[in-house]
Amino acid sequence: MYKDTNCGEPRESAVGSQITVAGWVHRRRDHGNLIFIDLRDRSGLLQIVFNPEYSQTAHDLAGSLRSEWVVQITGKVVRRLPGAENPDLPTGAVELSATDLVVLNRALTPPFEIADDIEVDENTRLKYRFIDLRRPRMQRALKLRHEVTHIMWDFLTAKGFTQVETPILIKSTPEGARDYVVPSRIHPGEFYALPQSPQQLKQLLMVSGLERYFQIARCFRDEDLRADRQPEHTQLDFEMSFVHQDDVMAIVEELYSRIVHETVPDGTISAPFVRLTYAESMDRFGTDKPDLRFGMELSTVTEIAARSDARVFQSVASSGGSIRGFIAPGCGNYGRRQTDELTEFAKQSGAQGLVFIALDESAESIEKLEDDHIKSPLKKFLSVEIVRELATKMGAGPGDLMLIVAGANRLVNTVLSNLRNEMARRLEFVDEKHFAFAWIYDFPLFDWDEDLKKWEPAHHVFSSPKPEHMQYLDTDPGKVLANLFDLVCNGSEMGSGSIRIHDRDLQARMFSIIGYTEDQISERFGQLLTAFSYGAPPHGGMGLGLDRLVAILVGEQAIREVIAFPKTQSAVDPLFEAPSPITDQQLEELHVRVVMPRS
RNA sequence: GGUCCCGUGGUGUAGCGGCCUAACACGCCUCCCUGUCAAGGAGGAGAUCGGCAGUUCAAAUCUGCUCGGGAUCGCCA
Repeated sequence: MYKDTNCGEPRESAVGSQITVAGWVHRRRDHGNLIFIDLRDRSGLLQIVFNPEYSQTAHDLAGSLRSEWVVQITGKVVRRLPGAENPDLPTGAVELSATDLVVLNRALTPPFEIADDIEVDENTRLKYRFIDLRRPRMQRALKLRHEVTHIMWDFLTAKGFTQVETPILIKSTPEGARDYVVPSRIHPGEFYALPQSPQQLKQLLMVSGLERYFQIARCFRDEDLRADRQPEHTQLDFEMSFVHQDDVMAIVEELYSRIVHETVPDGTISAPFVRLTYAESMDRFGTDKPDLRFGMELSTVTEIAARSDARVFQSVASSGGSIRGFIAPGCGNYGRRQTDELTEFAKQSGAQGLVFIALDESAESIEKLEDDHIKSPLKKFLSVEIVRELATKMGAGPGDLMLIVAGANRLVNTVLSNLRNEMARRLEFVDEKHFAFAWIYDFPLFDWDEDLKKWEPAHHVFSSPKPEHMQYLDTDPGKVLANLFDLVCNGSEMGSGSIRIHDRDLQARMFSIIGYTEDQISERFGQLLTAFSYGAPPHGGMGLGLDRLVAILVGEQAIREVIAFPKTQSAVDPLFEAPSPITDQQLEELHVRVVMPRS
């Protein structure tokens, strides 16, 4: 070994011992006859002193050290001079008085500083990711990520789960997200696909009698990227046989509680996890992934607003849309600039506009609300009576700001749920150390696709309908709820699960409801249906996003921050410069011809 | 596919028609310095302002296109 001690380890108890450390020169402070080095390794920082009285040669060499050089240093741990301790450093009571210095490798000046508080262009960071990852914050994220998967392995192993690796080269199924595709050399004109999830494979493992399977699985989707979406992401994929929905939830609840407690000791968690039906979540929050760390729940005021003289309200109500809103408490004094910002924000989410009604705090109560107390761009269309009714319905009081959006149901929900999160951010309602986990369940089995004029599976085709809704399967598919549930936390979807269909005929019926022909069914799902004919147990499971979980635990918005080598928004890896063209010879071997798009 | 924001020495920013021969901080280089820890002091090097085209007597600054990064809607079973 090049070292017998890690930089972050020495404490007062080590004073007097001779140690050898190795690491990177974090900073050098050269006082001429006395040189200080902060030496960094994965464990932290240790101050090294080069004093010519102890070693002239080491001191001479130390003068030439530069940032990020890799060095090995031997010396004696000494107590720092009184008053020279550094309380900000865990090793701050001691320092290493160097007797030997070996330069293991020199380094170019890094393109950016190795520090947590830097703000460097992300492309530069990714291009030099190997340096970016030297930052303590990044190391913390990677280590925490490891800790999380370690807990998952431990926990699930103890619960009788078996980890199975499923193939990365599988068959393309054109529904859902776009597949990443790999050409076959051996079979000209044929392609593998990278899995979007090991869904069918794990269901087959249930038929195989494994009963409890899990995998930290890489999943691939060729869709546009976002802060929380990468072309490849990792999920905890698991499946269990002979279970009901509650059994699946219970396992996850125990596991995730443990993960939070062990990785974020000062974090708080809502236990048991909140449970909301999909319908209730949409009604109260306008989204199926509500942030439950704060209130500001939505109200529906279509009927009241439609009785006002405002034409926007009347026309939306008569065309079957909805008028909904929520209260921003204490924001009745918002000025033009603030309301403009919010309007702009709402428009970004697709709203035509945003209606404000501010109630002056001088009003004694809603009952005693006077015309003077009301401020709104729509004021001349709103009678005091209507405003009183609205305020009562929405729960507004003097000094509050009512935010109202009118439009198509879905749009109104999108806008208001985004706006609700934005207001919480502005009003600092968000507790960063609280993890508000919730189960959203009773999702509909199908969504109506207006463009294609057909039913689409709300999550995926393998989820089972609730038994009591089976009767509507053919007559009114939109009415059928599924044994389908999402785990959400702080406004993010953490994963999705369901009790699957294990009956061959029912699964085949599902495929035909969403419009697959017999040929398509046997071509794409033949193996699953066949397997179901050979004794498939009732089963269910989940896919839980690891990247998002770790991001939430470390308080990052973008999952790029918790992925060692992520891609940019255009799906490029700036470090390796992937994707890239391949040689003509490779193309020929793969029987692939490239047709560039006309520009 | 759409919308919005950003692009100036190595890094982060300022400048937003002529005062720019581009400013500041950090970093870098040289020298000085025995107690610093974002060390300090003195001096120095380094950018033609993402690219192209245009408007103008004059462009980092205005316009168009384009490239790159980010956010977001669509999309993501």
